[in-house]
Amino acid sequence: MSNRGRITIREVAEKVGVHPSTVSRVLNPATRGRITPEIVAKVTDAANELGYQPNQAARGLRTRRTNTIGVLIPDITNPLFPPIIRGIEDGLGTSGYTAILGNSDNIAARETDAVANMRARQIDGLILATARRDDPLVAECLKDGLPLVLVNRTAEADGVSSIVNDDVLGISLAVRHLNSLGHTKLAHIAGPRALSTGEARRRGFLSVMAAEGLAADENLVAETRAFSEDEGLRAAAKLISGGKDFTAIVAANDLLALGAYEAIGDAGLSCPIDLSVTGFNDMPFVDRLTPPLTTIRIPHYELGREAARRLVELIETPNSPARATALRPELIIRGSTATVNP
Amino acid sequence: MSNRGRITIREVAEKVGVHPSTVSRVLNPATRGRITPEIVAKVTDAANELGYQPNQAARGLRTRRTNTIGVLIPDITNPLFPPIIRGIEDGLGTSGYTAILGNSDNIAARETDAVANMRARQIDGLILATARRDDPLVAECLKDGLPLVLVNRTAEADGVSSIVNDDVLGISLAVRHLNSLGHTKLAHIAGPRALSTGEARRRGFLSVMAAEGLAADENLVAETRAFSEDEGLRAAAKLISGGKDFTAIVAANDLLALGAYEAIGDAGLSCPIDLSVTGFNDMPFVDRLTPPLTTIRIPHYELGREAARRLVELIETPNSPARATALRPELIIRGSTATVNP
DNA sequence: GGCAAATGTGCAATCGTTTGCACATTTGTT
DNA sequence: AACAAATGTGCAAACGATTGCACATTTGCC
Repeated sequence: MSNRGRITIREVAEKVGVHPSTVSRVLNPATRGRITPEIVAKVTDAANELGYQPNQAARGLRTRRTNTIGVLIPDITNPLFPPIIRGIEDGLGTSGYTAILGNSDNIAARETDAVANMRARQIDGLILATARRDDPLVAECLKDGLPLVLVNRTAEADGVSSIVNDDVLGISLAVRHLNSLGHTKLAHIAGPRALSTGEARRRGFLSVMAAEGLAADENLVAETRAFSEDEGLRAAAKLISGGKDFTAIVAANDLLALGAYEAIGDAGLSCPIDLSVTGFNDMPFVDRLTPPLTTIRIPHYELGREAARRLVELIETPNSPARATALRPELIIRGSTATVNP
Repeated sequence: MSNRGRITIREVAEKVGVHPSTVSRVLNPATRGRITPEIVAKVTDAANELGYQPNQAARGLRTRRTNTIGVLIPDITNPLFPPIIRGIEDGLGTSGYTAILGNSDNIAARETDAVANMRARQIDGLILATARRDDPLVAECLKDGLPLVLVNRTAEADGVSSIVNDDVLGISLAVRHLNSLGHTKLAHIAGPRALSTGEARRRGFLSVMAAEGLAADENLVAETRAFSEDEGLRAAAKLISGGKDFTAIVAANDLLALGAYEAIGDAGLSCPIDLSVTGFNDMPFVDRLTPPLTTIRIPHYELGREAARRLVELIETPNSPARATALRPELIIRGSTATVNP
């Protein structure tokens, strides 16, 4: 009658006429084999009939496991993250784990708070999508032995597991695509260097240019402080007014590319006639823009799914080694890139 | 040493030289007043020093409260939902509650499963964004006295709290806007009637047309089975080939409007020259379409925030009455509507 | 100064499960 | 047939916090 009418293991035991511990063993697949099949049948029947649901709080108290994991992201309204979240949920699948979600808005103090709160809830593991390259929070979790997987962004810490996109490959797809269209003078709108994505794409750009035998002019790399449309506009405007010659822009992110669109229009130019542009992410609806954006599709859903699987592995097999995984992105050719205008 | 090195109330008590129950009372704001200020100070100091964090599982077991709520939505990758989720999180704010999230993909069996799972985790309340007008799950939660708030969609059940958009007002904004542009013959692409949003917008369309003195032709209401682009395309194509005369389409949702865009193009017509179109939702990026979509902006974030506040109220003041709240949407005029073409 | 009331703290039971241990009972071995 | 091993189930003690009750001690009052 207590517990909002919920059935306890004791009531199931009474109904069958066995001891509560027997019911517990029947309901736990690992110990079920130790009980007589006949009793197993009676207990499972009774449990179903009464609608028994184990109380996770009690179980968690006893086992020190809550079957709950924490997921911390910058902001769910950024279209990058919903597919990751969804992938995490699906990757958790039937493992019995449930996720609690937190948004940090990229504010360090909110990250710390959110993780403290999650840890007070005894989460069994944590997925962080907020990592900076040098992140004290990552170091702390690692030190405390909390199973941890970084997703989307990674950090420069020893022994951390991560699932990220292969940014160098992505940039190389963009550069080689533009090169195949005759572009040889490329500019790059780089993301924040404190984030692994910004840094990796920036370095990838320079190294791939060199590998392709193209002149990689550091003056044609424009820095930004955030992956935002405003910053993209600012950076692209600076490139255009800089006087340096280039025929295409490789943006480190779709939003930066959108800003570039605007700067191109502001300068009285046209994409792709005067300047080709590539993005990075393949956000929803960028296929609907004018022109539709050529971009690098990151497998966000798969990133999330793999992160969840990896975390479950980390939780359930204590000494599994940390691994850094990079998933392969894909070039999506649309209307924002065209053969170079002679 | 146990509990992954986490400090228990007992250790704090020992350090100060008081009984664990005293520590508990100090740490609970409601009972703190019963303890001598001097001891309060010593205990709080010791707790901070040791980095004490209460074990939520133990607390939840004893108090039957987990400070956790469930949130069930159809699909996080639908851009409608992230702002709602974010609003819920922010609405929970400092109340101490945390949300666990589930996706149902609009599949009834997955809804049932997810809610069962959440209830096994002893959630204190539930926010449902998945409600159908006649929803057994809603009835069940109500019957069991589980604090429940419906958001976005509502259900036809007595005594259920809900926070939804004022759909009739939204439709009326669209219809009156079109009418002011000279349109008198309007078609409606309606959403699924099993959903409160589909039904309310459909009914709103018919009643507002009548109220404006316009002929509301039932043949100019096209039904759909889902709020999807495909269904919008199908419905709009049918309207266009139906031979009935109309100059504007009021779509029950932005995705349906996108489908209409496609059907209009397929028919060799142009929006807004030949046909004006209005959407509903103001999804991200519909301002970037060609033409930019005139639509009704739903305050999704506020919907979520109010739902969370309402739920906390329901949980914490047991006999608070159920209320159905409708928030006011806003007309966003863009390029998909123009004066009627004579 | 003596008694009643108020105040502050400790005691111990409790929440619902899990699990090491003990004890019957059955099975196998010689 | 006697004893050892294997098997299946019950017992009871945890897990860590909360809270009704009881008991000291202090305070207030006449």
